[in-house]
Amino acid sequence: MARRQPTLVEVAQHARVSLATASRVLNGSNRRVGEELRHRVVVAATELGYLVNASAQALARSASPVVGLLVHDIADPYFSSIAAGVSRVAEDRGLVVVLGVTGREADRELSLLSTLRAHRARAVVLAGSRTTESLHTERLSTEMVAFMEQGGRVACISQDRLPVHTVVPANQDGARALASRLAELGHRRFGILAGPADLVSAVDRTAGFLEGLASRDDALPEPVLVHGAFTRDGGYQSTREMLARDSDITCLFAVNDVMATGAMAAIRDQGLRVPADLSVAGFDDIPTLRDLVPSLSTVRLPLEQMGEQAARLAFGDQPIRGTRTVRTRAEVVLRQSTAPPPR
Amino acid sequence: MARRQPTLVEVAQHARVSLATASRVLNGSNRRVGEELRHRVVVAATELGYLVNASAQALARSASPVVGLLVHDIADPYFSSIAAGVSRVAEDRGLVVVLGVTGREADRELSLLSTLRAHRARAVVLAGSRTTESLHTERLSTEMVAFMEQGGRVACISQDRLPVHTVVPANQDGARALASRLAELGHRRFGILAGPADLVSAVDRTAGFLEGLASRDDALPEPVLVHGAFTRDGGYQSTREMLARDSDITCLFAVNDVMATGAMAAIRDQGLRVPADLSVAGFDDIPTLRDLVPSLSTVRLPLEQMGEQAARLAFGDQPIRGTRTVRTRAEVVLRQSTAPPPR
DNA sequence: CGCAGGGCGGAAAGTGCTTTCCCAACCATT
DNA sequence: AATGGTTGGGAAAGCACTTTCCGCCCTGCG
Repeated sequence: MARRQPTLVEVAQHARVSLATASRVLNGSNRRVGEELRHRVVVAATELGYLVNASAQALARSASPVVGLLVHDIADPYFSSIAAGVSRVAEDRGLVVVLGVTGREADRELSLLSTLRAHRARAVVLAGSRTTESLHTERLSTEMVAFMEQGGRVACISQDRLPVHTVVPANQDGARALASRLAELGHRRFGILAGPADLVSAVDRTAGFLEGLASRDDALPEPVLVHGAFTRDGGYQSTREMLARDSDITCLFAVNDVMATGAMAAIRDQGLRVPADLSVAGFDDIPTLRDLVPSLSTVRLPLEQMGEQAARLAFGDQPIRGTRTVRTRAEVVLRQSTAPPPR
Repeated sequence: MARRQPTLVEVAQHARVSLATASRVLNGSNRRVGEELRHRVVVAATELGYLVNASAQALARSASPVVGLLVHDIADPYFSSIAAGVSRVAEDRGLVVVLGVTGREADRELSLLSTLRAHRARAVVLAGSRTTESLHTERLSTEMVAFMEQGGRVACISQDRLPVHTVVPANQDGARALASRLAELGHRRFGILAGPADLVSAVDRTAGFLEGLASRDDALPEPVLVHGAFTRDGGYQSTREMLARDSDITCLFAVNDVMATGAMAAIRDQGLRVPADLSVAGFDDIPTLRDLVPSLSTVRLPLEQMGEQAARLAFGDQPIRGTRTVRTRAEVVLRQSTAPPPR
């Protein structure tokens, strides 16, 4: 069953040339090979069905075409959009993408990074912010430094207080702008589905939103914060909790669209209407969620582009000096899920 | 910057043992090593920060931990759900997942497969059905046979008339069951957003739906078919076309949920209501789309599980004799987007 | 006509690991 | 005490490539 693949030696013998010549013809080199021999080699390779052994090549060249992409959850549309961007850039450059799914577990993240390091991966893109938990950040930092010392390049998506190239969405600014726009609509009492208390982007978005409210001339009442999982169900739960706790709220801000989706479901299940009884806004502008009804007001992040940018930072032809931070614009998109408050 | 990684020889020297012993301690072997030496090696490795070179290991063992996952579009929730399943199984087994995005291009698919072959990948999962175009199927078949002859294992998701293990969703049965249920609701004139005319699963679902209608005692009028892209926008376009062409339709079946989403948008944009004026049903039951309003009637496919099953077929510990076909159940889920026809 | 230099082919030395094979040492039998 | 079997360490032969270095031949120039 498992037939041996022909090797380069065999091709060379078949073509009656040296190993060196065969290598130069088939796998590229800056040295030219005469027409006659070149042709013989190509023919021999085709006849034998030769295909280079990538491991051997990587070893001999001491350079591998592998790059890594680490995401928390590939089924989450946020990450899969980013993955699409990263993968496009990688494939354009003939790189091989290794996908790692961390499940938001610090240990898995470290072990995946170490696997990538064992493969002498060229670069790695880490998507999704990590928690503020410092022990982990430190271990991650160590592992990343090791990776970079071995010549690997790293880019992160989402701020991480890590010493690497980063593509940061304007979490804070976006949330601030959103807050202003919602306040302009007339809302005064806000609820915030703040997500996990230790997740950097959730924290930033919450902070930005609070800032946006605080920066107004009129003093608004303190918003109600509920923490919960960064998922659809987390949004659902948090919303139930929020509604049980305080019913004066007229506008709910969920720190991401997926949570906002859960929120809308929870609100409906309570017999309330969006936006008539309660406005809802999210963050991210996930493409798949653009057809919700009522359509979700949110802050648009160019997810695929962010993936591409991170990829270029990490895979770019010439290494970038220092650590670059690319900030992506975040644009408020008000749709049907937000309206002036009732009454 | 790019510091050389310590090699196993260096570790062995540092621990004053032979290369063989170091290898046995650090990278596993069925031979035991005495406590004393074992300890010396471990200490030396930690001190030097040794990390095995995966390429060298793969070369020496002539076995690589790499498996491939080929999808058409990773941003599509259908594929990202499958990817989550595949990736979970792979990581459980310590395999490294290489993600390839084909963009539905035959050539990319072949070249990705060949890259995987060059890496001597253990196995590959091909997700998403290909077109019925025979030339490509043939070339793909050749490449896959080559892959299998070199000891690689293959599993497909979605029927492909290819000689490999396959996880097939009950496209035809599911669509047939859906058709019956919709007809029972009282619908008589159906429109079908049939997707690309040459895409196997689209064709199967359309065929199943037609069968379901034809199998009834009462003779229903011929459904209206519109072909178009397998995407949200494809669904939107096709629906506009359909509505322009025939306005007697009371129920629209889109061959996947993403198209159904576009359909609902198009219907709304025409000033019609779902399901009051027109019922809509999809296929797949994409998790992210479960919160649409009105909630979408569809046929549920256990996507993550399908990914896991395919992965087990492909990565399973003992090779499977013959080619196994696992059929997954497809369950009709009627929600709010379908109702008895108006009048 | 002599010689420098460019072009091109090949021998061979890596690249970092696994694994076979050999051997020494040690234990338990007869 | 001789024998046989087991255990664990090491030397060295792969694994499939790349690339350096050497040398040949041919060309062109003085």
